[in-house]
Amino acid sequence: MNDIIGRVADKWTLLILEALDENGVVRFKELSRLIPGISQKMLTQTLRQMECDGLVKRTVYAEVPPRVEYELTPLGFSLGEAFCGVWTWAEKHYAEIEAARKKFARRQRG
Amino acid sequence: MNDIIGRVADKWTLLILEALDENGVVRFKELSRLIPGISQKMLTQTLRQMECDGLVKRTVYAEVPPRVEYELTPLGFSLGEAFCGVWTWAEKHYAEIEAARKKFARRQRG
DNA sequence: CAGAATCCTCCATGATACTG
DNA sequence: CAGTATCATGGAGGATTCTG
Repeated sequence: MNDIIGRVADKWTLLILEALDENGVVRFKELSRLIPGISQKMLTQTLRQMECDGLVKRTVYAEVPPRVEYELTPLGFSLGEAFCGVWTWAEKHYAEIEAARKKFARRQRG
Repeated sequence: MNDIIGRVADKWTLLILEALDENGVVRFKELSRLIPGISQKMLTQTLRQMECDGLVKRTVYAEVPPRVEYELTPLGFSLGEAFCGVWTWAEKHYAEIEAARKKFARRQRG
């Protein structure tokens, strides 16, 4: 159980989840463009993990040049909805956290 | 925004959040007992971060031996509620993920 | 008891090169 | 294009020691 949370609450996993949730069916290279800062290695690795966990469906087309498409499974979409609460929490309380940090910094110096 | 998620979706942060949410006001040493596997360093470090972000309130008593108590702020509790969806998701779909993993492993071998 | 400070290790990740 | 393979490294985190 704890390991499920650990895998699912991963930075890259969340970003991929978001990208697929918003864009539907996406090719590998397009994904890397949609997620600034991700390396090719982490994209591959995280996608494999998500596919393994049943969050992502991977479709390979026998073409030249190769084409591989990724999309969320129903399980993947349900995870997206579950995380929705956390996203909206972050947006809603962003300013509050900023303020807390500044207050904390002042307290450290004072 | 992205950094908020990154900090909040941290393994130790989540475990501390859960421990405080369930147990209310807790001393440092009791926390380390409530969270098996956490080192003294990570407990201190994560608590400081959470305090800095306004998720946790820290109270020091001028006693000998020292006593320090931790508890969630309203902001901390609200984060706990936001993550509730993810927890219940994990519980609800645990078996489904397990099955997907086994299926994936078979496919790899086959 | 509740930490701060130090050292050290290992692993996740990035960078690079290669391939079908 | 969509990867795999290999090497290098920075930093997260553990173990230990010390202190008010």
